Amino acid sequence: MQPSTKTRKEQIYEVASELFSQRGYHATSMRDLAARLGMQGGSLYAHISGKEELLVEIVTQATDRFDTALRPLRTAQMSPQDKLREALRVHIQVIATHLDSATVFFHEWQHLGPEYYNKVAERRDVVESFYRDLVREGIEKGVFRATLDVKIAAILILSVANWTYIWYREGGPLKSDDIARVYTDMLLPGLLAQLV
Amino acid sequence: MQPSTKTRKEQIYEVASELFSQRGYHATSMRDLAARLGMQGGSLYAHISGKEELLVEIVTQATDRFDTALRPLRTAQMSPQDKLREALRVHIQVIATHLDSATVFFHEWQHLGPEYYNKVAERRDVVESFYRDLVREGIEKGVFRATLDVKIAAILILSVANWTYIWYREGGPLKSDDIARVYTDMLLPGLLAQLV
DNA sequence: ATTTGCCTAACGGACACTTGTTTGTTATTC
DNA sequence: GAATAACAAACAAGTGTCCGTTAGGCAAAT
Repeated sequence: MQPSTKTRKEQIYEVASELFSQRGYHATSMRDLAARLGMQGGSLYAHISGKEELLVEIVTQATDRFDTALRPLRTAQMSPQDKLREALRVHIQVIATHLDSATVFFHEWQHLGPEYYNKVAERRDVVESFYRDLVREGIEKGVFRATLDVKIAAILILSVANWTYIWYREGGPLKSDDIARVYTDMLLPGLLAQLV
Repeated sequence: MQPSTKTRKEQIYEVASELFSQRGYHATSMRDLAARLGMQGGSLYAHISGKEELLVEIVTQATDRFDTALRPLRTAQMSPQDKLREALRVHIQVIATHLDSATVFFHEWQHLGPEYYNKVAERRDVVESFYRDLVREGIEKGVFRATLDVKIAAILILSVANWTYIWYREGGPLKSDDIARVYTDMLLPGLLAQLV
């Protein structure tokens, strides 16, 4: 019988992620967090070094997930349209399955101290450049329109994927795979080169 | 000679909007705000009733702007595609010209107390329903695809428009009108009914 | 089986500081 | 002089963190 119980530290990150997402980082006190875990505020320090550690970790996990999901696609042998479909699918899935930490990431990363701010800014660039490269590749292969503004097209795709954190809720009519499919079907006509 | 100086209250809202946008509502103290205005923290209360008033006002102004911009388009006699183009243009323009309050709105509205939360939630629904109606109208007129999922199409459009607050910066290469045009050109092929 | 010792986690309280707000006083403007 | 805006100080409550104490779990020894 494998123990399925999370470590205390894992519990702390999870509940912190939830509270930070709902209330905001600064509006969540360590006493609130501890109470939600059934302990006193000072006890958290047996497991973590401080409040900022929580934010750093949550944001880092979020960016790791995006990176992990998209990275394999960089070198995948796929058509640009299939790659777009798959990228949207995994991207939206990351958000859907970790809504709290995605929300914390989108709202709070800029509030990190200088050291972490720069690291996270770099990782955001990596995701953005993934989509730019995807669009660029599509153009070079003659699949996407040569007239596309690579940066704007990438931003448009990223907008659609990221805004999911605002409206998606588990239990709704659409699964993340479905959303990605519908989105891809709507975006592709505006990306694909004319077949005249 | 007309006085061009803003009232103290207007200054307070403006600086609050800026600081709340940069740091977050809860991470901005009234003393910080006052210092930025060249006065002491307690002096703010000669002009406003309290901190929440600031947030309420900033968020309310933001939603008012979206409403004011989009409302005339509800009854405008335009083709669906032109209406989409114009809606995106004014929507993005609101964000571009009031980046701080748009950011505060998107990040902080959920932190309002119950009374205002519900009011703002309603106003968000109004904007969302504007885009749903636009898509529905396009379908009914046979201009947009009958197979479109009205809700998802509306959300997709809204994603694109709203995410502008993340990446748009004044002084960049693209004006909000240009962005709207490029976006519309990219979105329309995925919306328009086939012309076979 | 019981006892002992060690370690870790949590308690309970405290510290130094911050926060939103209030209030009496002072300064400025009309 | 009156009204308003700003100052300066204070209040009560809250905040992140620290720290001595207690409690519980576990392993080893008897």
